[in-house]
Amino acid sequence: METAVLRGRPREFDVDHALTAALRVFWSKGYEGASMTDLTDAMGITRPSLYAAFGNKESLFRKALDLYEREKLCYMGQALEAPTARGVAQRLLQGSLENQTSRDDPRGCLGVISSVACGAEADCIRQEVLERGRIAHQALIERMERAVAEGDFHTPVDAEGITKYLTAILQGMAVQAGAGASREDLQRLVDTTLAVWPSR
Amino acid sequence: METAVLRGRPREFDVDHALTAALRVFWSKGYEGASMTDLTDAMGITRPSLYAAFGNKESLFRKALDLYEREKLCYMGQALEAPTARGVAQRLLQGSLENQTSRDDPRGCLGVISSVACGAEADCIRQEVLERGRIAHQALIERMERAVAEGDFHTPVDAEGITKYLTAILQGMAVQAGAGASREDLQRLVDTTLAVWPSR
DNA sequence: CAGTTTCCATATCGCTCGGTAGATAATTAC
DNA sequence: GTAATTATCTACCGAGCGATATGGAAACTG
Repeated sequence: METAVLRGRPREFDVDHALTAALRVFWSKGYEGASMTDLTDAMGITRPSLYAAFGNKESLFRKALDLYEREKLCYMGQALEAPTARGVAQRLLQGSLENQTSRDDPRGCLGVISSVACGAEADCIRQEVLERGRIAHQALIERMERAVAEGDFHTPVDAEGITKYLTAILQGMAVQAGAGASREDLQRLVDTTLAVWPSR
Repeated sequence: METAVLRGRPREFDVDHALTAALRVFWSKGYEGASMTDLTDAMGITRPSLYAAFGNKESLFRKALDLYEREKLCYMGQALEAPTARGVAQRLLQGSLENQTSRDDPRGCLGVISSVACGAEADCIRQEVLERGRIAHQALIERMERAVAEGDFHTPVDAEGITKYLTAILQGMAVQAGAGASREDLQRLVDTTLAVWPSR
């Protein structure tokens, strides 16, 4: 659906590069905490350029969220392909740890930040983030149902319970990362979780 | 340090009642999400009355935080007195669940909301909340050290690791409660955590 | 009573917010 | 060449933010 030939004055900045910069701002400060001035400064463009290219703040955030899922959360899909429930948990925990302690990225999880730190004004943003979380949650439930059926667990657990449990640990890890926990701290959390994990 | 004799016109509203109302606003919307208009509306007082009685927004928040710890987090101290590590975890999880699903209170944990949802402008608020969290965390570590020494754990874990682990689950529970999880959902999370808990 | 102190209400301050108007610059279409 | 189209710039809008100045009313002391 792209126009075959571009007319008019060409854009002077790279849209993908600018969106990456915007994602970092949202990731650091949350949706409401990120002001348009913060965003334009980081993106290196002026305010009207931003509106022309991305619509408005909400639309920009959604595009940044897409980028975040595409670039930063791809490990989740791979994690579900692990052969055992323990493997799934291990990949999710380790991937989340890598993601949240990468040297160049902000700490914490954009999804957790955006769902917790959203005022009433931006409730549709919050709902959007929660909905995306529900989709991932559902996929994890289904993977755990398979693990239960395959007899992975040596402790009696139900798929929904173990999914909420693992999700809670991942969310708690994001909270601790955002609070400034070191990589060693989070690695200890991962190790402990795997030490008590009730399946092969 | 109270003035022995009150002179001048007495205050027409109840400070504790107003502070309780303010706490509910901060609990629902976070520090920055709560506007002075939100606060004065909920407290039933005018803006100058608020400033005269509580100083400024930051000071009001600290007083609300004190009230929150005193009224809502007292179960934590009691939890540490349980005879076994499992008892500590059980009381913390169940107390947190009750706290976050009470019919009349907002969902989620004020501490988590305030530490995650704080922009750069209110960083001293964030630091204050994190510091209070560190104090509680340290107390839990010491309790777990005792449990390790007393041989509570049948899986090899270290006190700091199991503390970060349990804290993460409590934080994750707060995130899920804030996201709208039902009491039954959270109860399942608690039950699963206790089902895999590695100690007596 | 007078005098003092404090509270409350209105109206406003300076500032930042998200978003935009209008003029100018750079490119393509003809 | 000229017209059309699009991006960019400066400057600005109305609204909401936290916080306050001011003035009058109310309740205390002596």
